[in-house]
Amino acid sequence: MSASTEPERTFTKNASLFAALGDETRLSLLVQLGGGNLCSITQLAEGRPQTRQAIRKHLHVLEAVDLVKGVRRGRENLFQIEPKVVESAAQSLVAISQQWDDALSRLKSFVEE
Amino acid sequence: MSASTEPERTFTKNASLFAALGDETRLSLLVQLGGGNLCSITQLAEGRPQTRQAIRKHLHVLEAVDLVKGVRRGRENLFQIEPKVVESAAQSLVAISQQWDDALSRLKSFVEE
DNA sequence: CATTTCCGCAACCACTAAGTTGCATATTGA
DNA sequence: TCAATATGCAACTTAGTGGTTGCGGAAATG
Repeated sequence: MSASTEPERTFTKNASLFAALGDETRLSLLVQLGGGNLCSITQLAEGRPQTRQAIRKHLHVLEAVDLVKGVRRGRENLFQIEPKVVESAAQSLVAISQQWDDALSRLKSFVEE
Repeated sequence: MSASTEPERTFTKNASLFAALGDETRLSLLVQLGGGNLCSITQLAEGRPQTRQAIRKHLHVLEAVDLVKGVRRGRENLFQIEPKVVESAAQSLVAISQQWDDALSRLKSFVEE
């Protein structure tokens, strides 16, 4: 019944999503996957300073919030991006910033610096 | 000279920003401040299960990425929102999702499931 | 001036997260 | 079948984070 009237629900629901985005390695992995190729774990770990297992853990985090999806093909696990979730996160942030635009307008009405 | 041609720089630069957003308490604080009022630390901690000092730590995190700003007035420290940073974060995410839209199109051209 | 209120700093604790090493398992290919 | 490749799982170390308590200082209030 109340869809867009309860922003708090949405925000706290997105906390784990933002947390997943809040790591340089994971962001970099997403950028690499954003190139448009299916990448195996070994491929994704190739140029990086971390171990394959470390990269796999990061992929687990990204999988948990549905930012990426791994598909088993033969002996390798190919990862790809799940763009819908990112879009929803972006829209959440846009909603937040718009709400704060309103807040700022209200603030300026009071303060008028 | 290269503004939008290096998305990686922007993404990794925003990692700490996303990390700051990746906590329910901090998101909730931002929502509360989004209401449009200047709030003291004690006020912000009032209805919450955590201590004032815990809330203050969260405010430190939000301050470090310029999501909020604290202004000392008398004996109290009044916090307000800094909406520009949130907008830039939102735009980063929008850029990411658009890049991944392209990536998905390219993927579908190959796979055609 | 004494009291209350609001805050800041520091020490400390528990839990999580990032990263590692080691080993076992499954698939590919000669 | 045997070797190489790609992965998965588990234990462990280390560092960071969220949270607490305790105390001291500065400002408002009587």
